[in-house]
Amino acid sequence: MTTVDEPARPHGRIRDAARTRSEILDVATQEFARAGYDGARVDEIAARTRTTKRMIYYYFGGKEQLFTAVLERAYGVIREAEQELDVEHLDPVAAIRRLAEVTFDHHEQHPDFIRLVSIENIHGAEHIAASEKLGRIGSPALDVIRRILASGQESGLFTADVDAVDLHAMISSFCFFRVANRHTFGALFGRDLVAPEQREHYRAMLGDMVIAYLTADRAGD
Amino acid sequence: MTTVDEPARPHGRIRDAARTRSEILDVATQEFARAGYDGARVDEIAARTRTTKRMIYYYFGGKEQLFTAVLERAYGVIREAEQELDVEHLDPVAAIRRLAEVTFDHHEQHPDFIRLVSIENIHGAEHIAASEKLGRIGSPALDVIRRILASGQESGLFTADVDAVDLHAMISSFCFFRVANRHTFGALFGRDLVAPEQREHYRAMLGDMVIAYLTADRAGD
DNA sequence: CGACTAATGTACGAACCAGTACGTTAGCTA
DNA sequence: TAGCTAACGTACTGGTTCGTACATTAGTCG
Repeated sequence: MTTVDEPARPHGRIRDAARTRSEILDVATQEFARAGYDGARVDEIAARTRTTKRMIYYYFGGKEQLFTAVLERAYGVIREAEQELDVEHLDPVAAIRRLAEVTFDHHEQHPDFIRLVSIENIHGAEHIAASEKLGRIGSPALDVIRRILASGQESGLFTADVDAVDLHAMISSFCFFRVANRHTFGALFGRDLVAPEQREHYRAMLGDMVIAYLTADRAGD
Repeated sequence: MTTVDEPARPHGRIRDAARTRSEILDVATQEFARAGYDGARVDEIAARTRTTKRMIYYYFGGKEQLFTAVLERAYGVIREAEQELDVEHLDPVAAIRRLAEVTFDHHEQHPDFIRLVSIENIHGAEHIAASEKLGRIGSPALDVIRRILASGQESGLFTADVDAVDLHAMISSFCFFRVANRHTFGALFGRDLVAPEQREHYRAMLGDMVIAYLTADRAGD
């Protein structure tokens, strides 16, 4: 049930602040992602850890701060993934396509993160705003995009004059929508955007779209 | 405060089932969009109508059914707007661009609807699934896309072999993301995707993207 | 090894909130 | 105009849920 299994001691508790804290965060991430901020139950989170509700308040102070901590860790994970991006040895077209694919994969593999972001937007990003760790944090991917874009535009390969933030938004929007709106889209149109057999199709579609946009013939402009 | 102002009668209530029902729906839409399903308060909805909580249960049965009714009406509005689409006299490229722009405008003008969709996705689209009015409802826009696409592909103008549902997803994803993730995106990257002065920029970007994708030179394939 | 503190558990309270029992009245209809 | 019913209001309840007061123990350091 819980995240880690350990040879349960018959009596006497084990003290490990770091692990307790991290276990609370694991379960809280699931619970908030499952039910939204207001739908999430502090008692439920406590029940699914091997500690008690008291510890949530001891370590985090309250539900609100717990949610903020969950967000901070979730954004940390994606930052780490982005820091491992290694695409700048590729030509600009291949590099952008690869970047889009990595973004695509990351969204697919972290639906809980997508849900947390949706939830945080419902609440006007107030937790991000209140967090010292998260304000204007940017993203390592942005720097990568900036450099690829510059190189592609310089060489004349990329005709679109788009900046890195907007291109990031374009790529993210497709990846995000596919995961976040999976349920309503499926219910209304009868198509599961996250069906495994459609995965390659949508992955290629995203790459095609971004490359087509960047390299389009703009004779008319 | 309430949606409609009327010369308040000093004593004695006015009876108008249709208006009471519709007023509840108006306020409920705002409240659910504001705070999410679990964050929304039935008492708060009641307080902001000129009727009482009793009436919400009288007309809708409960919070869950009220939310479903809110969704049904919201989807009805977008369907009506889509039915007024009149783009098939244009050439395929212009028609698709126009369709994208109309979609773009509709998303921008109905942020509450976007929020409701986000919320419904957090809850796995269970209300849509439970609704008789909303299951597999499709969308009038889809038929329009289907026809434009067929015409564009037949004439050889459109090189992408994409179907209407996927193209609809592509267009929607950009429009949706811009509105739905406005807050987190702004907080993290310092750019307001819905700033009025950026509106034309993003509207053009969407059109360029879709047209580039549809008409891309696919020599390599 | 004794004492101190960080870490943990238990039990409870107070507020909140969805839903309802019961009573009332407007307005139509015969 | 009597009476009937759809529409409405008031007041309450039972359960839930965040948060905390208080008690306890593990591990560490002098």
